[in-house]
Amino acid sequence: MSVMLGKSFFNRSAVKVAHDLIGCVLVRRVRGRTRRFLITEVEAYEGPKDLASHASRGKTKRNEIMFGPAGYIYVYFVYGMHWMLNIVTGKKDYPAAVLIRDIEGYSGPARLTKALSITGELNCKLLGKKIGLWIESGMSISSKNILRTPRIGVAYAGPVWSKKLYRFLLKEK
DNA sequence: ACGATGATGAAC
DNA sequence: TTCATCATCGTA
Repeated sequence: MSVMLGKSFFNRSAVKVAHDLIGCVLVRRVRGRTRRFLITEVEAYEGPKDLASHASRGKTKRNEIMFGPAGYIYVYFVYGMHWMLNIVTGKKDYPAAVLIRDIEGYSGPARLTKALSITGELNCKLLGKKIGLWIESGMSISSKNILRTPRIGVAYAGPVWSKKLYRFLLKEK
């Protein structure tokens, strides 16, 4: 029984949402075709103090959606070629989001967005059927089958924030 | 190990 | 207006 996840799910700390997203299903509908993917890896970007987060230096044009209400999409462009998919979490004015890093069958946040035709057009949109991108509950995963590690590619965030165990991934069998 | 490739934000 | 940097990936 899958249920579309709504605001109540995402309106919590990014760390909790990230943990709970493991095992959920990312759904993409384009040109009349619906595909479903198991979410296997995510990262939390938690609050204004998180030096790894785009929001750590205050609100800008790019990151302002992170300060918005939960359930909105933050898509941004990096390295001159890659799109990254994030879901905004927590209450309005508290900047936080979860980066979807991997889904079953793919590897890496940029390959994921490429495979699902996710680009900047979806930035600042609300998750849902209207835009053809939403998330459904999946199998419940026990915490002991979820691995926690530091986040990837955030060495610039300093000794404290680069080491936070904000990356969650489904343990291999 | 490194280059691709362009937006972003901070400095000047 | 310039410049270093970047929540990455493919090739070597």
